Amino acid sequence: MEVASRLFYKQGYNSTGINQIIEEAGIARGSLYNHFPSKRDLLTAYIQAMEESSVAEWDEVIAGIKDPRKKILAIYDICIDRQIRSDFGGCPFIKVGSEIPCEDVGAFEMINKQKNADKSYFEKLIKELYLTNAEYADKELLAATLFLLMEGAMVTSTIAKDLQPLRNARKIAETLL
Amino acid sequence: MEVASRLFYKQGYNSTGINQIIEEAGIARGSLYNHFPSKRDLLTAYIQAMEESSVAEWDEVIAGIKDPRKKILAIYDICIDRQIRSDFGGCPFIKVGSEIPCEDVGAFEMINKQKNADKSYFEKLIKELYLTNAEYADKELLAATLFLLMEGAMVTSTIAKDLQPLRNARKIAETLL
DNA sequence: GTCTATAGCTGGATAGAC
DNA sequence: GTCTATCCAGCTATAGAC
Repeated sequence: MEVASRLFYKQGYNSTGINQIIEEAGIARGSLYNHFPSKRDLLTAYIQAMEESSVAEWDEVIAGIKDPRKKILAIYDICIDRQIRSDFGGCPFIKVGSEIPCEDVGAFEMINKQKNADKSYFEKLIKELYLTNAEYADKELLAATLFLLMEGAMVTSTIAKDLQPLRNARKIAETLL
Repeated sequence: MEVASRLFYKQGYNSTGINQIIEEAGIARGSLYNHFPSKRDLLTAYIQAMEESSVAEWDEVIAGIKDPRKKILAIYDICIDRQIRSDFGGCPFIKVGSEIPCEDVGAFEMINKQKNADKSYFEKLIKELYLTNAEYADKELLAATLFLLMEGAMVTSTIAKDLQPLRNARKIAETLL
């Protein structure tokens, strides 16, 4: 049941109880524990589902754009749109990473994997952009910049409940590209 | 008692119980509730204490440096040092912001105030740097860039348990200045 | 496989002795 | 003001009927 996802994202993992999940999902306690042996397994499923839907959304939007430069800026637009849709809920992975105990190595690895994938996504688009322009040496640093700006803008936007940080990041990206 | 601060930072606010706090602090339940009527009040005190110690550390380090450019880079060095000291604990304000319910407007305002102060700190240093150079128009956007890079690098470093994102951010800042 | 009932514990908070 | 004892609600998880 992925009503859990909604609650984990909105309220946080620790603040969401099994009771609430089964109640809102309209199922029984035992049924849930049959599919997910523990709450922790629900978290794993949640993170994986978010990973897949996130990259799927990026791919989908990118597919309709030809100019690599516009592709990169479209990523920023997606994030702006997500913040609006989620009422400034922020990045689900950063949220989870902030509340799980650091002993939970497995969860951190999943999150880290996802963030590395995002960064690689930027690298891929940067390479596409500078395919013909070999003189631009430090493509990786540029991708890292775009990624860090994005992450910083997301957390800042979430705390301030304001889109301006993301718009700023987009503007900066525009001048960098 | 600010043994609570240590636990809030290390384990998270939600994951830290009153029981553990009084136990590790070696005091009784009632004593704590005399000074702090609720756990929430402990959180307020925690955030304020972190705010003060953070800005104090910045001021202290900055005071020993003359070149404005080096001052800004020193801020990045402080953050690198903090990540080492805290074993990649990350920014306490972002952590708290990720786990408290969004209804807690008071907490969000405190955190937001602190983040705005950080951003203003960058703006102040930028103005100092470009005092004689009036032609550099968009000082605020540059400060915003430095701030967003810092925030992004902090969260990324925390998730990856790696200093490289912060070192990258510092390198980027060097080229921007 | 899905249900109810309940175990076993820990959370935050209060009452009242001293 | 500091202590101990205790309340009650909530948590995760299990047992066992159907």
